[in-house]
Amino acid sequence: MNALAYALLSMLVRKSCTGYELKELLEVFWQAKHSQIYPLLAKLEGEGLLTYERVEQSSKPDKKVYSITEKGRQVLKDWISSPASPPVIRDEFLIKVYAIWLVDKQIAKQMFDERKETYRQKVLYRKEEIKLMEQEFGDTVWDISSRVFGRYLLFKRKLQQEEDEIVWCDWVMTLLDKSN
Amino acid sequence: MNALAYALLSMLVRKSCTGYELKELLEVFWQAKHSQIYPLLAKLEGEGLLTYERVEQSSKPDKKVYSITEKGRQVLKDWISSPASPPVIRDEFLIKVYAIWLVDKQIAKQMFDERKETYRQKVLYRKEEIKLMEQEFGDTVWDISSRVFGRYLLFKRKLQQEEDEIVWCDWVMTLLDKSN
DNA sequence: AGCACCATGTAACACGTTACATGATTTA
DNA sequence: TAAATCATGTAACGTGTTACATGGTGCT
Repeated sequence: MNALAYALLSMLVRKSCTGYELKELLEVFWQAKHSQIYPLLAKLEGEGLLTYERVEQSSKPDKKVYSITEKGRQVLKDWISSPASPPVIRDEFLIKVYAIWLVDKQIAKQMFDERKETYRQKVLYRKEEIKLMEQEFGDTVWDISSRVFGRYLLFKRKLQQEEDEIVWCDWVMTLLDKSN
Repeated sequence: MNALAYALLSMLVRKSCTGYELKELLEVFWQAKHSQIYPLLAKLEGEGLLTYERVEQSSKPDKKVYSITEKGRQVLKDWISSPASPPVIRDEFLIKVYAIWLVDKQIAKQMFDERKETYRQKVLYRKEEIKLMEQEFGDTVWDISSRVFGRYLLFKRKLQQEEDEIVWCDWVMTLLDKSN
């Protein structure tokens, strides 16, 4: 049982999904390619933590809809309150920042400007997602025992992070301007 | 040439280091084990991006002090202004948050409380690091062409992130208290 | 006509972690 | 005397990415 396995369980305990859907839903907190997801779903099914139902579709390929079992739910629940291993952040941009003194000021500026723009886009998109969630689920997003609660907390955290990145970029850019 | 290779170059362009030192210095922006670092240093040396000098020490084991070559410096510089691949964040805690609606409110509270404490410690440590840097290098930390500039920007960003995590934890804990 | 989306899977490879291996000095 | 620090390396294994493979529908 690795972290990705628990990530899948934590998605499926909310609602049954296909591997394809899981890949998209996972994006917020645990990016994985389908080549990693499909075999793992099969493995978890083999261990009795998941079951699946084959659903035939017209004008679309067949799909496997996975659901969590009682055993899977229990395994997940037990894991939640165990200590989490420390987060891993790998951001190439930060390597570049570290060595930024090597490049011209205008290149540095451009780098931070592009970074800011990327995060501005992310913020716009994230705000939209949160708005939709609030519209769809109303006050239940604040309800601890509601299935959307965790997702809501996460989206809020992501938004905060993305906005924070912009603040940092702005701060660095004022520094770059000062010493002109 | 992978990201870790550039991370090593970006450290060595500031000053010559041993593999052992690199491992510690890298911690801020690219965590890696020594088992990954040592072979890679050897490989980069073989490619002419680094050179090393064996230094004998009394009362300590011998060490290899690596330095960047002109070629290595050029390779790094060219890479810096190329587009960075998107950051990868893997945080088990976020998986647990996603499924937090499964556990009792008090367990949830405890989880966020511990998380907050972890980050409170990190903030203290980080502030100390920044203070030391400002004391050691003075105004040069603001100077774009100074070798500490990138490191300073990074430490400031890390501090911001860690403080932000605490803000989020506090927000979530007020939510948990409200619906008592 | 070509691309994007839906949908699932395997194989090869790259990257990262844990364990094995060694060994002196300093600190608690 | 036990643990931490300095110091380097390899081997085995686990995780993650890229590429290979297939195929229909809908949009531009």
